[in-house]
Amino acid sequence: MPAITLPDGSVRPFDGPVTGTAVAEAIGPGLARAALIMKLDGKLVDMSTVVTADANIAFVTRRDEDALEMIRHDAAHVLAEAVQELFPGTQVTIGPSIENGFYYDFARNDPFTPEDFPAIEAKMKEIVARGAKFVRQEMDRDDAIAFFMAKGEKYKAQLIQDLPKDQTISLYSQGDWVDLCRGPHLRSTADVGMAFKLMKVAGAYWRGDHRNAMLSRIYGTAWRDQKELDAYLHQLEEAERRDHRRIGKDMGLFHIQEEAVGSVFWHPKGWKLYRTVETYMRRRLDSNGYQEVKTPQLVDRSLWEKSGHWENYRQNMFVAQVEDENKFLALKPMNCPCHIQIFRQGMRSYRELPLRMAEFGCCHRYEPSGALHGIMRVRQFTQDDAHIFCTEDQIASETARFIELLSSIYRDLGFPEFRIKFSDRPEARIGSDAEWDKAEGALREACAIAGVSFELNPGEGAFYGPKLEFVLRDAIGRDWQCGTLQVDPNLPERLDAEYVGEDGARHRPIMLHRAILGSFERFLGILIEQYAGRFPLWLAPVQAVVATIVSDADGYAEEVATAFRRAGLDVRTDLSNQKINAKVREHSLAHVPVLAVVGRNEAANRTVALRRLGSQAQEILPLAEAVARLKAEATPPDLRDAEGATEIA
RNA sequence: GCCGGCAUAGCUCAGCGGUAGAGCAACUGAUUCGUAAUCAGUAGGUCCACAGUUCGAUUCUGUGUGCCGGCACCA
Repeated sequence: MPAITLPDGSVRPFDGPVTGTAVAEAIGPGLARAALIMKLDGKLVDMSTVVTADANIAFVTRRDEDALEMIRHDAAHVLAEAVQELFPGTQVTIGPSIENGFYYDFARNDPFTPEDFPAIEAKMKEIVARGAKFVRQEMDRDDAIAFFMAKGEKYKAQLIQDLPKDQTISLYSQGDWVDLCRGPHLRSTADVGMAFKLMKVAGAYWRGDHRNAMLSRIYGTAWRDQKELDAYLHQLEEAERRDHRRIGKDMGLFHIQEEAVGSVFWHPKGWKLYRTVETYMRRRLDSNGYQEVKTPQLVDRSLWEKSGHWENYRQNMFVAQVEDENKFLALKPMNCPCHIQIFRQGMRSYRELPLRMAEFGCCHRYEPSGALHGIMRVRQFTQDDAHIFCTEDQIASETARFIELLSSIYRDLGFPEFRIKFSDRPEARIGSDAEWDKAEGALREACAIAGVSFELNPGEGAFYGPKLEFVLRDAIGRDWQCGTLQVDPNLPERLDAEYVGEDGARHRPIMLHRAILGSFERFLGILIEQYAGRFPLWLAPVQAVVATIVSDADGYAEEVATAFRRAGLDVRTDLSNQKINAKVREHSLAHVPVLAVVGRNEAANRTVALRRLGSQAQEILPLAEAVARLKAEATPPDLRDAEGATEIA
């Protein structure tokens, strides 16, 4: 006698076991038509699921967010059926829903190409139009394996083989086509709708392991209706316009060329941006108790042998050989061993701890060719690196302090939101469980003190200690690790760093590796995308252009530019023989934040007409006032008389 | 590194088995104009590199390099 409680609190009794479909029908024909799937005591299940006991049920319709994921999951099934109909002999593997869409991995000798899409999409639409019901069937494990083996689906058989012994094996069929699937599903393929599109093909390793076979993956996007799909496609186009590689070229910020793959040629404007951020960072570090150092680029192999890098990281290192001497030097892939060399000079006391040693350290890493991406992933990059030498007891407070500094800097640079991932102990690790407990506990405590939450990234810590990763998102939704903090008791041990404690004995310090931007290259790439090249005045490489309307104003324009320049602004003049319309357009496209227009009127009255990027309004101000205003606005956030400038004591 | 795609003027791109074209930018001249394109003219290319097929290759084939999208990697 199940009594069904609905979201509005009302209760409906039923005489006996009842399917979700029947419950929906009992409530009303409209709901019965709209209900795609139901939430049974909070868990999504098929509409055909039989309810035998008292339960809470909520029906999910196309309007609900939950419907999206189901539509995408089912679209993956429809894709798989379409592919197998069109390309017999193709084996299916897995096909989940993902952010914005779905994918399906197929095993096939000839990988798919985008040219196959029109046919596959047409077939998918045909399958959706057929509207075959999704039917769930449970099968005995061995039967299921035999079933898929008989169909030549070795990957599916393998999947079942590896499922836990006690797990129910369920299959879903849509017409004649059957797939191994945990479910749940919508009612029929018709519920997928037509608002989907195949996006790209890609190779992907079976089970994400590069030792396995390469499968052919097809990515698609799917939405609740055409309007949503169109909006998404439009958003993608917009995102492409923000691409830092596009903007870097258009604004003349940097370039990369074949002779120096993975290394950036910074042009004057790009370097100006770089220097503005670097100068800002240096001020923040200086006022936060860091000591800046500079260490060598080329370091003898012997140090890398001691640090362990020669053994474990060599395939990523650029090695230089000196002709006259039988020596190998390596370009440093990281700064830590060098910083320990400075720490080791002389005798250190516990009174010096925590000792915060910072370097804008240029590192080289031979990254895999396929990993390179614009200036976001390069082979030569400069980290805003620092190492905090401290005691075990200082880890939590130093980490909390670091998170606060990082948050303040991200906020200043236009990233009020960011994600934190907490990577804890991996399988392969050194150190005792007690030591790991302590280090992980300290990072947790630090997050609590700083008032930030994190997502757990289980087992992803370094072999020597746990870490926090601070993640920012680029224009098209890819996540990039920027900031990081890692607890490391290992390297001080290997490179013999020590200090004299309060007790007069020698102790090993803990080393906290930390970076806020991560690397200038990556961070600037994200910064460019964040602002789409329309930087706030203090960051903009060219801050203002003084443009004339008539050549009679040339002299005054120079005067205005000089006044701006004296106020510390990077200003250009545009005295060219063009209409003001053309000048406005040109400098707007170049993302210059302030356009100061001067014509006969301004010259006569000693005023300027200011026009802001993105606005059509103009403001006529006396020259002195314009200078004062822009100067104030161009002041970096940490130097303004606001609360944001307060430093941690 | 692996799978797929791409490589033509500074940029965005078209094109073809008979050694190349547009728009924008650049340059020259005219125009002095009030807030997102003034007009006219000129110049600009080893069609990524190497090898092969061919009477002839920028075009077809192969190899390499680089880039793009994923995957793997990311101390």
